[in-house]
Amino acid sequence: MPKIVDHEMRRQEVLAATWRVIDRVGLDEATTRRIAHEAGYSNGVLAHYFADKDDILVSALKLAHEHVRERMVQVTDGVMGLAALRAVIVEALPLDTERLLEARIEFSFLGRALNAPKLRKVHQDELAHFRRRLTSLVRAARAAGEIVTPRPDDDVAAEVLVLIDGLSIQALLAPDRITAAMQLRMLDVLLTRISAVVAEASSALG
Amino acid sequence: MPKIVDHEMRRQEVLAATWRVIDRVGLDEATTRRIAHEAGYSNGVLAHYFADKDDILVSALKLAHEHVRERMVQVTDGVMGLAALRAVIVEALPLDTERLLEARIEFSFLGRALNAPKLRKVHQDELAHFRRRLTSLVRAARAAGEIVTPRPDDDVAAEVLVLIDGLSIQALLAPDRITAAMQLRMLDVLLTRISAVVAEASSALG
Amino acid sequence: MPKIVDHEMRRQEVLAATWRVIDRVGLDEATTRRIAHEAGYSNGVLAHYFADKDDILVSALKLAHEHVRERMVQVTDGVMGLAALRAVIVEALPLDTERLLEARIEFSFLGRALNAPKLRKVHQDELAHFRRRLTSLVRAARAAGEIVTPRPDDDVAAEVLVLIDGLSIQALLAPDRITAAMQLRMLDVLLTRISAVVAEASSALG
Amino acid sequence: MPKIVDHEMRRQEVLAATWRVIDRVGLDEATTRRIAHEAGYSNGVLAHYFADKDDILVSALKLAHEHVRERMVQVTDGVMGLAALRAVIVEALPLDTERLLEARIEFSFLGRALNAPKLRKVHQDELAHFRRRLTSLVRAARAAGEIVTPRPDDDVAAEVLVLIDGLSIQALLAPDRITAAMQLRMLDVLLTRISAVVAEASSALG
DNA sequence: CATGAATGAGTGTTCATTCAT
DNA sequence: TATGAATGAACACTCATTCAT
Repeated sequence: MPKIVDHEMRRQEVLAATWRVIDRVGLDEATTRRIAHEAGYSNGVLAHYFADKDDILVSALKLAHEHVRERMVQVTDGVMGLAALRAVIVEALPLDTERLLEARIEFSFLGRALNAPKLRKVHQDELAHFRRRLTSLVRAARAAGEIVTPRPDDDVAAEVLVLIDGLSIQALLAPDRITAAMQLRMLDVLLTRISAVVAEASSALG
Repeated sequence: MPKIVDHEMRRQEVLAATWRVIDRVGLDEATTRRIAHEAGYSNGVLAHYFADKDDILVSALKLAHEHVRERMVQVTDGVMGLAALRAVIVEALPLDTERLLEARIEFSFLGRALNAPKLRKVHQDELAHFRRRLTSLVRAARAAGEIVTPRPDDDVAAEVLVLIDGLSIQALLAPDRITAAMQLRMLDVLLTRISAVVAEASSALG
Repeated sequence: MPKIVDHEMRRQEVLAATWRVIDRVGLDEATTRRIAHEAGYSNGVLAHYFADKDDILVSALKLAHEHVRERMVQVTDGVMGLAALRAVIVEALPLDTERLLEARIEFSFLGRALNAPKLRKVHQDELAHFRRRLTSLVRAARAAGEIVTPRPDDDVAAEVLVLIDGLSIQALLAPDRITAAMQLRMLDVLLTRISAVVAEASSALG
Repeated sequence: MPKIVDHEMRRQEVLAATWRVIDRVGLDEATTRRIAHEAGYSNGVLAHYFADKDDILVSALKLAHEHVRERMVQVTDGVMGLAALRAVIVEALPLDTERLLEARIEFSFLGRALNAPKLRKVHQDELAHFRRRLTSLVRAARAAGEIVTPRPDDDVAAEVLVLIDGLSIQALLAPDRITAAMQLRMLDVLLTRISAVVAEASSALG
């Protein structure tokens, strides 16, 4: 009997190596050779587990998304309403080194995705999924009476997305200024605003 | 010194071509040959005006920044206080196709900048400069009594930066959702909040 | 020695698979992996039965030759003289799909054989063997009074070889024009010429 | 002013190098690197003159065909009838080292062409062109009363093609046996047969 | 100054081969 | 014996860069 390897496990190994390489040298220098060696294999091994480099990169990006999704599912277990919404957002913010790495990966891919249909679709699909999740959480919180803003749930979700992406970029470029504390402060400004009757009343726009 | 003028003009031509190429095919496919031909020259001409490809890219990015800066100077001519702050922010938002192009360029570079010291420095320098400008505008508006939030001017500037970057990314990925109108709405939510006593009072955080 | 039988049988299986692969995708795309999978085995199995890829190819070519030889032995059983000569030639002509396949295999190898000593030797050995067989058949037909041409038996054999190869190539490139009927017609032109006194007399050359 | 090279000339240089490489090591070992170095250039130079390797190979094959065509035009200048037909055929036979090289090239490509549509088309187009030329020459010779065979001009052309290909292959595999003299002898057997009334009469088939 | 020919390192990918299981 | 994982050299091709003209 030959040595049987768990294909999925090997893929994960390679994708983890891909992350490390992108983190260390950037997406443009992430050659298949480097990825293979980072994973501890020769360059030829990649062909067993991935169709081509594109497959590796797309898979690596999707894996990042899956990690975030899983964490979001975990942190909302048993939590409801505004607290669940907040917990989900917190998981998407670059509050610690692990999540900062995810943000690095994400934004390394973003520039390339702007002109690469496949990658772009991955980004957009994830964005759509995340927006639906947020909208659903907003709706639930509103049903529980914790959100009172007159603005549509959709718009609130959009505001959240803008906050997350904005904070991620700023944290990547100016980590000293955009601390975890400041990120949470801005998040809570947003949450307070949509949940407070008085605040909303005064910020209503024509 | 007519030679110098020509020289600088030629650089501008090449950089404009660089923009068009990046917009059309993306930063990864922006080869020196393509840039040269897009500019209407042979590939060899680049060596006369730029040290190397990196020089071209860095210069192109800086040029984008200069364009934005110039527009900001223009729109604040004769305008003061909160109106000046708003005018500057508006120039940084991807409200029309021209500014969306700038955002495309900017974020095409961002991913690469994460692991390219030179580009990273350009981004950070521009960010620092923009933050100073914003902080200064906030301070002026506060002096004029138009901003009353107790939060530090710095933090307000940070919030603005987060809004701009967040909106830019969302507009690039979901242009149908993040319309110009919605961007302005979110901007005004922010401005109203920092300028309204009542709103601030209720959104104050521990 | 049942093991030996199995061993030989397995080789035959692989070689048959090799034929099918060459027929389907050509010699250049005939990878060891494809051959192994076509044979229903994993790629590693080949090492048990063949020294290397070259061994597989050489063996496949030899097998093709053996097939033809066997058919020639069969069709000449109980046949003599000119009829035997004709029967042998007929077996070498691409008159039906099976023999066309053999011609495909043969000429797929030929181009490579021109610069591959091992393959070249296989081709030349087979050619020499076939020429001896033809010469022998010509001699026998002459002894039986069925061949009267004054030209040496060797030359007649050479003419036959030229006809067979020429027809094979033309049939491969222009199957619509070089039908089985036309091949037989050309064959019989040749046979009539070498067997007819009058024809020879008039075609004698200075 | 830059160094201006004659593109067509450079292409010819590279194609000549391609021939030499194929002649020396065979089509399978004819790598782009080897071809470039044989031509006296670095590997990268090929990109200036050829789209890809396929372009090089197809061009090399076509060049071989052009050479033969040109020679055929030259040798038929001022020659008519059967003599013109014979002269054209002579140019297609591997009578000397130069023409043997052409035959090597031709048959190196043939095996690959069997499963490579592009190359196959080149072969077939050339074959069709050559057949038309031969048919036309046969018709002219017949009009001049030099060909009297009752067989259609088409069939005669086909016979010629079979002879040429058959002789080429045999000359490549057994150069010692298929001498130039023997080739010419076989050619003249064919020509005598189609031009001689008596011979035809006796070789007529049911 | 401008050209474009030429370079050669580097890329993703393929594949015959080896070998532990 | 049979597997298929792993190797690493080789491939065609790309591209920033150099440089003679």
